[in-house]
Amino acid sequence: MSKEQKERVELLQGTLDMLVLRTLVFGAAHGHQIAKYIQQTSEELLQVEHGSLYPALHRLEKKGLISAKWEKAGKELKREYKYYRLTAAGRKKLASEESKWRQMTEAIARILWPGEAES
Amino acid sequence: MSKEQKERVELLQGTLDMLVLRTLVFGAAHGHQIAKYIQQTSEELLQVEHGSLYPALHRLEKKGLISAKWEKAGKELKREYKYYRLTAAGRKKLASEESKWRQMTEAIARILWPGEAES
DNA sequence: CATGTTGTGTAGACATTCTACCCAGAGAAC
DNA sequence: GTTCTCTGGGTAGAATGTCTACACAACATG
Repeated sequence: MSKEQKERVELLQGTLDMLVLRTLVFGAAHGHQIAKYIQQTSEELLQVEHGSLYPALHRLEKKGLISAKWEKAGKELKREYKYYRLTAAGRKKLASEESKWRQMTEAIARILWPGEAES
Repeated sequence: MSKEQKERVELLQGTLDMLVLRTLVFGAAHGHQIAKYIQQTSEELLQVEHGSLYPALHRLEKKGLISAKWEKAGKELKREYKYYRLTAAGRKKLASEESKWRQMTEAIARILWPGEAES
């Protein structure tokens, strides 16, 4: 009982952009790589659907937070992938999103678990 | 620099129901009391708008997670307020939401701050 | 009795995620 | 050299839940 089962969980609205930006801190990546990274790093808890990912990437690009470029890659440069990179604005945005996230989750934690001391 | 300003923040979608349920653990309350409690406990970071709160309460009631009853209260029982209470199902739901929230935020934390050890 | 405050409510805009499709390129199978 | 599968990128439309902006009734105060 009380299995604490690790099922997939729907993404909280607004978190995807932040996760994408964070993933790109390590360098350029294309869509599939970003999705895979998020899934693996979250230990398969967070699933990033195509239907959420690509609109998010286009959103972020339009806002100037990331830049996109088709580039050949793979062995012998056989195929083109759309690589995304953080812009300076994206880096700034990420920092503020992270800070907001921290505040937000701490505020919610105060409500959920009023007794617990902050670490 | 890096002001860490405490501005109001929009609620993350899906969190309001959980916060309402948690508030009712202390006993019955009406809408305004719930909103006030959340705002105060979050140190004014989380604002609960009427337009979000009442639909949320109706949602929760329809799902059988809370029950509603108009009751007279105040000095000399002058006025009726709509008091909400947790149901057994609501308590169960709250527990599972809390556990899901913990998993979720830990998963996101792993992505945002990969280096940090879990406390 | 006019006005302000409190408490409850709805309507419609908006943002973001989801499911469910579609398509193109590359490699393997046949 | 077609066909099949896998990978990578994409869109359309539904669902969800928040927001802003109204509306209104009960009560208190002047």
